[in-house]
Amino acid sequence: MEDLTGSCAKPQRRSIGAKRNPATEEAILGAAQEILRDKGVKGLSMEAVAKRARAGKATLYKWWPSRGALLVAVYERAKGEHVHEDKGTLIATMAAFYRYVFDFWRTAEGQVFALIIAEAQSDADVAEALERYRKERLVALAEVVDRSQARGELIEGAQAEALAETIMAAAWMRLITGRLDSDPERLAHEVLDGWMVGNR
Amino acid sequence: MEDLTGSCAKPQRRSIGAKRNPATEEAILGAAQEILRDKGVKGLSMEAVAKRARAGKATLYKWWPSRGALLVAVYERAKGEHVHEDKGTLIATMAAFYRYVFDFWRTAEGQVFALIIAEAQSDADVAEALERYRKERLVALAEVVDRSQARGELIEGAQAEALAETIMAAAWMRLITGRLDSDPERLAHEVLDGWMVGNR
Amino acid sequence: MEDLTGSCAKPQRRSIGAKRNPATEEAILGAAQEILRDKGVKGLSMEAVAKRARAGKATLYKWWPSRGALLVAVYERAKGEHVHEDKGTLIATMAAFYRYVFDFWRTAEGQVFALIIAEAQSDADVAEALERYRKERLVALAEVVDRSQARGELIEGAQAEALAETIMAAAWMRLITGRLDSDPERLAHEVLDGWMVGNR
Amino acid sequence: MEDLTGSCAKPQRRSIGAKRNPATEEAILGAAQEILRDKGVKGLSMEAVAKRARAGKATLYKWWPSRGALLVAVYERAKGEHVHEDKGTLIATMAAFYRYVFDFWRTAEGQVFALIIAEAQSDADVAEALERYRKERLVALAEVVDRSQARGELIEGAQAEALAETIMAAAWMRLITGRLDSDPERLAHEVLDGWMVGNR
DNA sequence: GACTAACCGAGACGGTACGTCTGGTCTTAAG
DNA sequence: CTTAAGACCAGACGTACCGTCTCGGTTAGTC
Repeated sequence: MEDLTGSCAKPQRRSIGAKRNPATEEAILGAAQEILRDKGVKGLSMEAVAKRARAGKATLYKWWPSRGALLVAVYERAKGEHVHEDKGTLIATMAAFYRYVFDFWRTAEGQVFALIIAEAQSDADVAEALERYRKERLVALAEVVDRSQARGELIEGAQAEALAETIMAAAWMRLITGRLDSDPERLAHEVLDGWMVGNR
Repeated sequence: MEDLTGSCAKPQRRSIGAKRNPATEEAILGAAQEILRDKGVKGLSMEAVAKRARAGKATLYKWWPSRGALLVAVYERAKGEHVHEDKGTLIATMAAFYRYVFDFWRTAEGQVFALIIAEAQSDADVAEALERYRKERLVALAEVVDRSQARGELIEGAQAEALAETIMAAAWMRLITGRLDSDPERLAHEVLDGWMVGNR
Repeated sequence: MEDLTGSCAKPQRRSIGAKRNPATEEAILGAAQEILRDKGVKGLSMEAVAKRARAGKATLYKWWPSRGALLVAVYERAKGEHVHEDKGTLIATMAAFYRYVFDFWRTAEGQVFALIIAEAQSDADVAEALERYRKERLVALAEVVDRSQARGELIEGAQAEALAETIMAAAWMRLITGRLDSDPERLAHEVLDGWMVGNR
Repeated sequence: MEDLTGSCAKPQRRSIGAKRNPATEEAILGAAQEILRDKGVKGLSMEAVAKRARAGKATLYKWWPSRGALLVAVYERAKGEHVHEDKGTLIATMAAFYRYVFDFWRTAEGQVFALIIAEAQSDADVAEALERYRKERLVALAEVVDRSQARGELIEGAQAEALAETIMAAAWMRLITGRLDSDPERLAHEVLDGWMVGNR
């Protein structure tokens, strides 16, 4: 038994005048997500997305001028805004963070992030979007580190932003080398122990 | 008289019997490198390499079954084996390391490494090769950290291999986010200061 | 401030109420003619005409339901009503006729006629319009032949309408095979000599 | 009832080395002919032909660089080489000729010729091919006229080639204006009577 | 010395996806 | 109801690579 048209009935969308139709955007991103789940990231071509969304290819290229741009949009739609829940200590908070992102990156939607990093290496627009995203997340991470520093957990020389980037780099490293099964708790220790007060 | 096909005269190579012709390998990798320099990484297709090397496509696929495999070969050929020169302190040694790799990654050949990381996200063979390479470099880095630890530079809780991976992650992070102009010295401090004895 | 879209300022046209706006028709046909002159017949798409005329595509399709219909309209607007000036003999009159149409068909507007013939091969509406036009011109031509026959120039068996069609066919043949540089005088002789009294 | 794959099983064709595979050419032209019969000339897109022939689009474009080129090939394959059978008089011979071509032009393959004329109006290559074809047929026709002239059927001033072109023009005129139901006999008379000895 | 096996250049082949273009239909907002 | 504007679906266009295949020719080793 086979479903040639996709996962659900696709009512025809029409123009709603000389302005962007949100239903179209929704249908396209939805179709992209479905393809991700069904065929994996290799099947995610502009062609396939257009076909499944019953959208014209020109419409796709109008709003997302490249595969990279579409990837970014799909990722932004899928990722929940992770709020760093304070677990009392920085180590515990970061361990929870690692656990959360590793789990997410393992999902079909999360795998898109690795793709975005890949695409960024040869597509300047994606690189820019990725850099914007990195900075945004860096700020959120640095705040957590800041709070920890205020609590007196960290040694004197620690700089919140630099430390945040080190934390982030460790996670991204695991992602791009396919080691998302690393132990989050242990990783948090390996990255942070040196900076905690009380380790001499 | 002029040579339209490349940078140098390409004498026809023939079979040298029932064994691999080293001249062919040389010609192919050389052609790949030339294309990298001339057209950049986007122009590095199997098709283009075969044409430039005056090699049959089947020959390429015989020895390097995918674009990724070829990329890896090109990278391995181009990279010098970096020996970590001991600068007296770990910080200084690592600063020199960062400076070296950042400089290399900015060259045409070095850019291939970013490509390999990209390719690894969707090509299992490349991922495996990358992982092998990572481990190999990790060992070399860990040795340097070990020596530093033996000298008593590091605090008690430091684990050489874990620290080495953190050091490496920081570098790769700068690569994939296009920030190879970061200051190596400062980066070394940001990554290592917490682990050095004497910072409380 | 400059006008990127065409050769002259295009004041915005608005609806003039519940009736056809002649300014719009004028603007559209004018734009089509401009495109013909600037880009040639290949550039004459509905899209391009709408853009240049600053008209909505819906407006175009409302009044000219297909590319063919627009072509016909453009041609009808451009062609002058050729009046067959009597040169004394049928041969001379027809030579003048050939000269006139060959000259016209060579102009940008005249080239549209070849396009119409082309379009007629696959668009029934255009075919019909072309047939209407052919009959209309045939009548005009037949009249000239009739007058010649009345003067006693033609042999007994000549039928005005049939001869007119032969005359016309010779012209169209030169058009569709791209030989508008044929000598009109000579062509008139080649087509008509057999039918003239005094050639035995 | 519907046939999704075409009219017959299509065995996969492979390369036969670094040279053109005649089976591929055959399959492509055959597919084109099938489409003509099934969908008519409007359905004859490069895309459709490639799909039906199970051929890559690149293969099509390699050997027939444009739709026009393919049309010409299909026509040349379909048309039998018409031999002008001598019916005793030129009128009768030409009447038979008209009957033959009108009948052929009405078939699915014959309709291609009208398409070629259409395409020639905007594709220089097709125009050239068409002109070549016209000249070739003109020679054949002129020979018939020549023989008639040798028999003394024609008046003194008749030029074989010019008359042949008039004969041809009359036929093409009926084709492009969609009047292939014209009476061949009558047409032959209308075109030729003036040139026959004995009509004064 | 003939034979075989693998190598090599060449390039045709079936495919997939690309990014662009045009054709026609539709809706909106303004008049 | 008309108009300008332009979003939208649809699908053909011609191009670029992919990875597979066959060919014809070469060379080195085996019988």
